[in-house]
Amino acid sequence: MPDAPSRPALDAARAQAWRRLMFAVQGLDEVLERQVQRDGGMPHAYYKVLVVLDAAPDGELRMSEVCGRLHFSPSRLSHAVRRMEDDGWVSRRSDPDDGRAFLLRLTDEGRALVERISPRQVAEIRMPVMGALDDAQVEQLDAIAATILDAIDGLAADDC
Amino acid sequence: MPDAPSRPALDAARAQAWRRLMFAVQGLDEVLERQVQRDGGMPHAYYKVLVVLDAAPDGELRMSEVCGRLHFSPSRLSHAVRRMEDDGWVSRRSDPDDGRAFLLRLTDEGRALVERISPRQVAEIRMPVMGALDDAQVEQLDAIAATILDAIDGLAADDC
DNA sequence: CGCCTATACTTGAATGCTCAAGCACCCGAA
DNA sequence: TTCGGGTGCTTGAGCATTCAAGTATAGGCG
Repeated sequence: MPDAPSRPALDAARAQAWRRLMFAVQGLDEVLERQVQRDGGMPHAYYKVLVVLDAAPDGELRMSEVCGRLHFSPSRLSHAVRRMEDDGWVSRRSDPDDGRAFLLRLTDEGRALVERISPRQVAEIRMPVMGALDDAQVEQLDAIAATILDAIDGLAADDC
Repeated sequence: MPDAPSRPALDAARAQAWRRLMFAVQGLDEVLERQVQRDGGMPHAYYKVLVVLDAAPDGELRMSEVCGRLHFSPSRLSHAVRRMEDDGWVSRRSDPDDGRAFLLRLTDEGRALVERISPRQVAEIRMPVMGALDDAQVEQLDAIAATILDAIDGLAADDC
């Protein structure tokens, strides 16, 4: 090995791309947060819960299942569900097969809310953003994001 | 049936890439948050303030300047600075040229903290992530992120 | 059966962020 | 010069998230 730098460094191209990626990440977060707050009066994180419920085949999911899909802590979801139940977007019943678990389901109002927010999100954010990329870039992005995801959960494994 | 959908939709490739991008974004956030919390005992957002101060040529920046660079609200920064001043990472003096403004500066401890956190972030996150991409992908990512950023602040302009 | 650990979720306190007000200062125009 | 609007920052209240406990059920193993 030629030399072992005491601190590993990124080459210029990678440093540059990382910086831009960070900006893009922050920008996307901001814009999504704002849209959901404006159209739904709730944080983006809450909307994600509604979306996974909407996508569930039986229309019902265990809380722990939702936690897993969204990388939420049980506590976070618990607080969120209390709020969303109060607001009437979600209902909760205890799982007949497991006394510890609860099943979440969208109320009719909840489903209506998703159907109000979702198309706007597509029209105002996803379309403009993804539409700005050409077909080749879309493929590239897909591959890059997949690679990043692999690298990341490699990291998560290292922590333990 | 080839009808004109009343709601604009994304083609499958773009929908797929968007989904993966969202996952990657969330994953990156989580991993950065965890690292800074672990190594610095503070939220990643606070660390960003330290970083921009560290990078400032004179070692000093106006709060409004920091707000601008990080897209922070004045309120958010104000709360953050109070905490970081209490913790001894940052000092604040009023701008001699403008009685309304304050100048922020890293304390020696603050600088030391950045120098403790930063190389770990490179070693544990940026290197593994960016290193997983080949040179072509790095260029592609840079271009894609730039395009996304353009699309996003096109959106911000629309809002007003 | 009776324990023992693991799993599913809840709760309350502490922290960070947002939002709406408010204060202090700058600056241009009358 | 003083008035008025704009800028820079602070404050306090309310919401979201985290963290550390705590409760309750499930499921295995003696």
